Amino acid sequence: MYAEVIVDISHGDVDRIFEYSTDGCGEVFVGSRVTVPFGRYTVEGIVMRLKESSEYPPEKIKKIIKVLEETPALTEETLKLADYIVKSCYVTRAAALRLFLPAEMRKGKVREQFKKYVALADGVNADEVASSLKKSAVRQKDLLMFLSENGRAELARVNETFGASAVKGLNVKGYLEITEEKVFRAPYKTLDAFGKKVQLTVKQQRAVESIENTDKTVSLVYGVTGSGKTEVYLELIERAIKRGKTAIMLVPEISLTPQMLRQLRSRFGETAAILHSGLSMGERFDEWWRLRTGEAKIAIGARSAVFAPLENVGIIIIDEEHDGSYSSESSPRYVTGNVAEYRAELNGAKLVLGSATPSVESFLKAKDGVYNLVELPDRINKKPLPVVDVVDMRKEIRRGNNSPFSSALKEEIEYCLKDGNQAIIFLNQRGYSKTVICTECGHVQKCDSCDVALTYHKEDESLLCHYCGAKYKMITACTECGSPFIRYGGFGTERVVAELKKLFPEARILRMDRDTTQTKEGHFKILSEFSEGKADILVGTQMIAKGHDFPSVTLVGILDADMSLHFSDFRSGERTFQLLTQVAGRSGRAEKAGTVVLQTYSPEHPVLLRAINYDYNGFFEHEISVRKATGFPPYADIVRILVSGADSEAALGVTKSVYEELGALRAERKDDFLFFGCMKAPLKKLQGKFRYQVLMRITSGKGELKDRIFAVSDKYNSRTVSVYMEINPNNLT
DNA sequence: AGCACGCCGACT
DNA sequence: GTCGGCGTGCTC
Repeated sequence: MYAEVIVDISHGDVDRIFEYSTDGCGEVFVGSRVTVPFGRYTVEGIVMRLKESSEYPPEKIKKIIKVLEETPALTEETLKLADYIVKSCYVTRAAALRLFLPAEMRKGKVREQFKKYVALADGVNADEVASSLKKSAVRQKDLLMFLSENGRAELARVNETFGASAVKGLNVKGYLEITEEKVFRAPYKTLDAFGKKVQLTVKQQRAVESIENTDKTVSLVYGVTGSGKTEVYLELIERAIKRGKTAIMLVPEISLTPQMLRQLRSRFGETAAILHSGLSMGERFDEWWRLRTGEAKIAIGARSAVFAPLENVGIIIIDEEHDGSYSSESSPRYVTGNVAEYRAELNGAKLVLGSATPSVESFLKAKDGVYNLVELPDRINKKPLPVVDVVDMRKEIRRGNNSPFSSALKEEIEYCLKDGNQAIIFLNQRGYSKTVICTECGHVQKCDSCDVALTYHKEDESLLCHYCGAKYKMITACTECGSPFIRYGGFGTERVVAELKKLFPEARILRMDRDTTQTKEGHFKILSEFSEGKADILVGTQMIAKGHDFPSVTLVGILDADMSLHFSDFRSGERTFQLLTQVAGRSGRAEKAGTVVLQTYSPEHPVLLRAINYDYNGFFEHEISVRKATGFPPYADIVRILVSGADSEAALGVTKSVYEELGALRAERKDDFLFFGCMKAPLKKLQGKFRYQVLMRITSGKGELKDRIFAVSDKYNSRTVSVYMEINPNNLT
């Protein structure tokens, strides 16, 4: 037999089938991972097809070296999904296939783990053997007695208590039997499973029925924060499992929502497997196999869990569907919702999108009847949403207040602490100060390889580039003029904590941002500490906004509400609205009423005004009319071709060629091009590469036009100058 | 992706 | 004269 193999090399030149003979490699299936000889070395690959004959010259065909796993890692369905990724994301087949495998599985980094057990060998009588041993062999005798009383025991433990030599002594004489068993490294062992199944409200019940009975594949659950969407999800999953199906539950960042884990664990126990980046390699590998073998039937995780190795999927849920983390920032730039919809269709399953602030794309589809719209307008606890107090920071500055806290917020923090409640302070900027500026010459410290200002991190006295990750030592004098007078520009979470400590020396403060959550289960640790009441104030970036439930939090302070509002990005209004609504929702979740203090430099901004009144519909109507009038998604697709290279001139030359060739296409299809331009990328230099772009907006849904644009960009892509196409990128940097 | 092959600048 | 730069081509 012959196997058509895609080798695990993501490069256009080898993005095609290579044929190998299956002679002598044992059992091999479609979807099996194999190693094959390739050129002068060995690579891993995936079997795409098996066939009886080959057109390729027989003397040139090589043999598969090894089949890596007995069970093929990929199924027929995941191969179809991979094909969909190839077509929709314009990536190599190798890159698409990688999405379906845990990273640590490749090049054999992690294998299955086995645990060894000892027991007495068959027919061994402990007393007889013991009496036959020398008097001095006390430990061997003890071990025999122990095993005869307790039966099988873990080898490592036995070695510990009786000594390895005793075990060895008995084993060489054939009195013992040592067996191996596969172990699954289970994450979150410490997680106490509490929370029980609650009776659904009438509205939740109706939501479940509506989702199950609609003839539409996709349902959008639009429910305010605290309306009990999670219970609806859990019920839907339970019903799917009862029907013998499997389920996928996606959350923006699993490591940020331990309570979601708790609920899933308590409801479904070991049936649920968790896939996310916070796990160790071994844990993730084992969880993946539990799903693949059918031992686990529910996959929970961040966006990549949409590729979970499940068969017979009955339901896919995307919680907080508006969240930016659902579109991949790096290649393959898949859109999780689209993949999920396709997967649901392949399986005849339902897809549920849930949010308190749906993306305008989804809400439009729901209004147009493409999606089934399910509304949950009431909070379960019947409490009104917290009142938002808007503070005009321009006035504060005029009054001479240069601290990050307005006097109103300071007061509220004081009350909050006095009452023994907890506060959350939100600022979407990590580090101490956003920039460092020389007071003499005004020079701003920049990254050597990027066109970006460096952020000061006081903790380790460093200057960090938040784009490429480069780390420099903090300066003591300006690198341009040598002046020792340096000013900090802007506030980051580190500095906010420092200021809070000055104002409230007795308060216990926790900080949660990317810098404090680097350790394993770091998010989890900080969040548990805070929810156990071991701190009074939690300062953090947007990772504290996501779906946490802290009953004692009565105050939320939003330090810079318009930080994200003034990006020149068509989605900035939408993102700001979603973020503000979400952060505000952290306040007053239980019996105690909550307050939100929102600080801004543009208190009259329509997005802010609608956010503080929780007016999603007003926001949506406004936003969608703007998108329609100006020709932005969902009414158009933004296509960007990013050209980058170490040689600025060469990159510019390529950009011009691409622009020219696409210009011809544009002349031919004038009606479909709403915008067409060529310019430096907003981030002119990144990781030592100079960046240019050709930017287009085209009528939405023109797949074949995108294919033609891709063909042009791909033609100019080379080793020295990279050219790649992005569709509706999340940020234009 | 790697790695070999092949054609032009500064060195023992 | 060659050593070696990295542009180009190949892998079943």
